[in-house]
Amino acid sequence: MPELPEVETVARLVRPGLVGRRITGAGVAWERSLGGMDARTFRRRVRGATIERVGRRAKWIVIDLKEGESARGHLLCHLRMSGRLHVEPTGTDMGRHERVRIDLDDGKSLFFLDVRKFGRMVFTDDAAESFAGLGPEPLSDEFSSAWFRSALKSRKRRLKPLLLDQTFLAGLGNIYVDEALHASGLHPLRRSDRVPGQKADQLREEIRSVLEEAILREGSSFDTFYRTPEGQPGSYQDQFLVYGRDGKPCRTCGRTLKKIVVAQRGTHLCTRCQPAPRG
DNA sequence: ATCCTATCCTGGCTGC
DNA sequence: TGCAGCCAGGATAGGA
Repeated sequence: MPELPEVETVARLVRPGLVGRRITGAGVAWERSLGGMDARTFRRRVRGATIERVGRRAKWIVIDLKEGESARGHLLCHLRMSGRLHVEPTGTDMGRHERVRIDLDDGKSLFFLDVRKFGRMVFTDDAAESFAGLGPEPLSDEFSSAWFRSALKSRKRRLKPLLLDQTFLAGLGNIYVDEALHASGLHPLRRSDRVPGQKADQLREEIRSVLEEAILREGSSFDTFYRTPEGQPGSYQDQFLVYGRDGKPCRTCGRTLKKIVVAQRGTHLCTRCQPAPRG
């Protein structure tokens, strides 16, 4: 499912086709994808704007709009589980999962496709307000050793749900949390305040290296959902140590990997490399 | 403060 | 072959 590396990949690949283009119109096939705004208002707000920048914040793709020299709001796109972005010639039949279409002045359109309809393409005037509750970016300087040590200490939550919490740290999802916890030898049920400082440092480093490596490999694809805007699968799934490998041998110690449920999420681990907390 | 459950959705899978 | 039922998954709301 799209997490930080997949979203970063999508942002990078759609960027060249979007930056500098003027929006000539928009089509809305599924209004709830707009996150509460009606289709008429949405079209009015984006039409005529020029795309100034395409970036990412957490799992959001951020498209900054301007008109002349003044800001003209932002398009925020969240792929959730099954969302995709494609830039194709206007008029291309993208099938029945097309939800929102943004028409550009070069004869192409940005298509937002989403099988499960959980994703969003939202217009906002104030991006800062929209992102106010998010935790730090794991690949930024803000995610420092000192910050992470003290942030873990100040909570009494189990590691897995804490790392999935976007208000704590923004961008991780089920896959990369399982991978990072395994790589650092930490059980998903360990309480955050009981993780020693050195172990916290190790977890921080593994979170970063897992994400960086996944970005290099354009994310992970193991079902039909995640594809790059060019229609290609990522390749980080070949590097998985635990995710989706339950029943197979641990690549480190050989023990059969397990799958348990933590915080209503399928959770993959090695019970030898990641010893269970007491109690 | 933290946890748990339901909700949003569809397609793919299982079992009969 | 058809069909019912279940499941995954990110985020959030509301209740315990």
